[in-house]
This record gives sequence, C-alpha cells and structure tokens, in this order.
Amino acid sequence: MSGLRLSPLDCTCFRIRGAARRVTQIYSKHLASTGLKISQFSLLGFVTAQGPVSIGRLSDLLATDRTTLTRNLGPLLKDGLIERAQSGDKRRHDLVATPAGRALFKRALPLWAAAEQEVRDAMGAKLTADLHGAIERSMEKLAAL
Amino acid sequence: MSGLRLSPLDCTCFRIRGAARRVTQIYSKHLASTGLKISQFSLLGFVTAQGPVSIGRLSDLLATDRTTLTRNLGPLLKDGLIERAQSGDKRRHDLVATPAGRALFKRALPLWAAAEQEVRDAMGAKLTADLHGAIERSMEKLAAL
DNA sequence: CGCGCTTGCGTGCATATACACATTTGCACT
DNA sequence: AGTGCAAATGTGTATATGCACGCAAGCGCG
Repeated sequence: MSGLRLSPLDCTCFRIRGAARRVTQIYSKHLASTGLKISQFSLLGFVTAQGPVSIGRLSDLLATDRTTLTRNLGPLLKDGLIERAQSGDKRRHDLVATPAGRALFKRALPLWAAAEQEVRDAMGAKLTADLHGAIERSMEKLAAL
Repeated sequence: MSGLRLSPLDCTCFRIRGAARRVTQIYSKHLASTGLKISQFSLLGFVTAQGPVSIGRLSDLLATDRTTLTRNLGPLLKDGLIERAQSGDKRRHDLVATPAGRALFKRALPLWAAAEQEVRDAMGAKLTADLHGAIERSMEKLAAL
C-alpha cells in the first residue's frame, strides 16, 4: 500500500464532508415546512420507534457523540416533541416522544420520503446502491480505528 | 423508479452525515497537535495554494456556504495564519496566507497525509476508489438539484 | 455502613454550518 | 452627477458537533 503521492485535494474527509453538506441541504429544503432539521427528524424518529430510550443508548444508535445529542435534544424538548421520563435508575433519563412529537414525525415522514426519493432518482438505482454500499463498508472498516 | 418502501433507517442523509462525523474524528486526531481542525486545514491549504483569493471564490472552490466561510476564517485570521489584503475592488477582500500560515500548513501536511493514509489503508485500495468514485458521481448528479 | 470505582449525564468552550437580512461598493444608463 | 440594480461581504440567529471537565447516582467490597 501507500507510495502514491496524495494531494489535499484528494482528502477523503474533505470530500465526504462536502457531500454531507450538499445532501443535508436537499433534505432541509423538503423538511423546512415541518420546522424539523434532518438531524431532528432522525432523532425524533428513533425516539418514536425505540420507545423509552436513554441518551447513551441513543448515542450508540445514531453514532453521535452523547453530548451532541444532549444539545440536539434541546429544541425538541423545548417544543414538547420529546419528554424526559424518570426511570428506576435516577441517573438515566428515559426519552419518549409526546403525542405532538409522534404526530409531527408522522407528518414529516412523507416529506422525508420525497427528499430521499429525489436524491435516489437523481443518482439512479445503481449509484445509490454503490454509494450506500461504499459508505457502509467504509464504516465497518473504520470502526476499528 | 420508486415503489420500494423506504425506512428512515435507509436515509442517505443520515448515513453520509454519520460517515462524515466518523472520518472527521480520525483526521482530527492526527491534526490535533497543530491546533488546526480539518476544515481549517483545507481552508488554509486552498488559500496557500490559490494565492490571493476572495471569499466568494473560496466558497465555490470549497463548496461551502459563503457565510460559513466568513466564520471559519475567523480563527485563522485571529491566529495570524491568513490575512486580508485590500484589492482594487473595495468590496472584495483578497485572502492570503501569512508566512506563519504557510509554515503551519507545511508542518500539518505530513500529519494530514498520515491520516489520509490510515483511512485508505483501513479501507483498502478498492473500497477507497469505490467510495471516492461514488461520492464524486453523486455530487455531479446532485449538483443539478 | 462507608470507601472507591464505574456509569450516565450535563456544561463550558470552541468550531462548523447556513438562512435571512443589512451594508457597502461598483457599474450601467440616463 | 444621479439613480438604480448587481455584486461581495458581514451579522443575527439557530442548530450541529465534540472534547475536557464536573456531578450525582449506582455498585462492589471490607
């Protein structure tokens, strides 16, 4: 391996971050009318689906830093979309979606689907599969580091 | 196209953002001793390479929102790594790397290369090519939207 | 019981990201 | 010169991200 001269223009990090920005922009456009950002949509979706769940577990599911999740939860708590319930272990905060939260997620779902479809239609089935496959395999390989 | 039922778990945006977070983490580790974040490394590199360049042009090159760039420039200006020079057009601010900025970039370059190499070694040549190819083609397709 | 280690979380700080809006300058046309 | 539009940039506000640090609650053991 190695040997090839690498230019910062070939930076994998730079490229993937750029792609993330671009894709985020597209989803944001579709979700704008719900007031939800794409991260909030994912977060709300996981809480809705996973039932009572702790922050720590959520950070595993979402592959997001725990403290980042704490902040991201803020707006959703403030808007009454998610609530903190007391669990047996007083350290833990069981998160549950409120009726309003579930309703909003349900309303946002087709908008997300439209965004996802727009992206997939633009890329085509093969490229979509290639991209998803490459990302998934990369994450597996990079998990060890 | 379309027809397949999509679950939020298959969200392209969610996946690519997660990948970006993970990859960012790896590069950050390598660049930590320089005090540069990966975005700052890219930014400083572009300014160093492109000579005097305006914010607007940089935002095109980096595919980053112009106003984001304005903020990201802040720390680099504060640390004297990049300077604003007056150009003929007083609206524009020509950005140039200072000697300190160029020196730091030169010092950071091998550390970035080590990060890039670590990622590529972990993924292997084929997956690296697949990932880069998929991202590049995706960006082309999504540019139109 | 009480000591110490572990676990689960929040906070302070700094950066990254981008939309809407305001400001300044340049330029063309009258 | 004057007016009006376009171009280049900064700011207000809000979210996203994560490291270092601190705190409180559980847990094991003498």
